[in-house]
Amino acid sequence: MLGLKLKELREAQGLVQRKVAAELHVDTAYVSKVERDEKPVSRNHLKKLAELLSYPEEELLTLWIADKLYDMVKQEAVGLKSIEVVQAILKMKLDNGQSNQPV
Amino acid sequence: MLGLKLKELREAQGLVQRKVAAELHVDTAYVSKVERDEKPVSRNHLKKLAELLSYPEEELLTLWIADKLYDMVKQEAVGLKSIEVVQAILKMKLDNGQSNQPV
DNA sequence: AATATATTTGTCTCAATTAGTACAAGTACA
DNA sequence: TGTACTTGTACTAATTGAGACAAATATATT
Repeated sequence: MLGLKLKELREAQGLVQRKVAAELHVDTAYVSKVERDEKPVSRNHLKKLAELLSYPEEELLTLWIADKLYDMVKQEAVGLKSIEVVQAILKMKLDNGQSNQPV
Repeated sequence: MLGLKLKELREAQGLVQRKVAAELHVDTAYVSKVERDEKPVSRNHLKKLAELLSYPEEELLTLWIADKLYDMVKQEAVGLKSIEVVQAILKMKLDNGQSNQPV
């Protein structure tokens, strides 16, 4: 899903893959794969992409992480349940803010 | 969190780590680390543990995955947001059941 | 206190997987 | 034909997994 977003953003800016590739110092094949979620984006590149595409890095990062999470659960029957467990924990942490008991 | 659960279950059965270790053909140090979430449990072991501890494998698996997800997200500011993105996707998939458009 | 049993900690190793590319060759389309 | 994009394959480096082993600590038991 990050890949698709990157592609949309790139096209919205009227850029061609070759341009993006040049900015990142990689070849266009790599960019192509990234846009099709065939290869992960390195976090370092994420920063440059945010700049180049004038889009908040934080939002790209959200998708970047979401991709990884999704990869992990997509073929799992109990994936959604696991997600909910984690969500509950994170929300708890959010409340208790300061305290830090291990989960 | 899986580790803690395993420990509770083991103790509930009145078993000692040495016993569990023997069943899995590993040493007790390894079991200790697993129970303290210092080492991941292999999925293969999960099956045996479910049997040995008389606990549904599916529930252990849910925690197993949740652990991995949590590891991925715990130090990320946007973790919760990412989780929610994935959750939304999974729920969508659940509805559309059959259809299979890429995300 | 002394000993035994259970658990934890530290460090190491080997194998397997994933990340991060490159390159060459293919397809699509203008 | 060019230009853009995709696909397939390959390679190295870094990370993670799955343990072993030895030594340290706790916790009972005598």
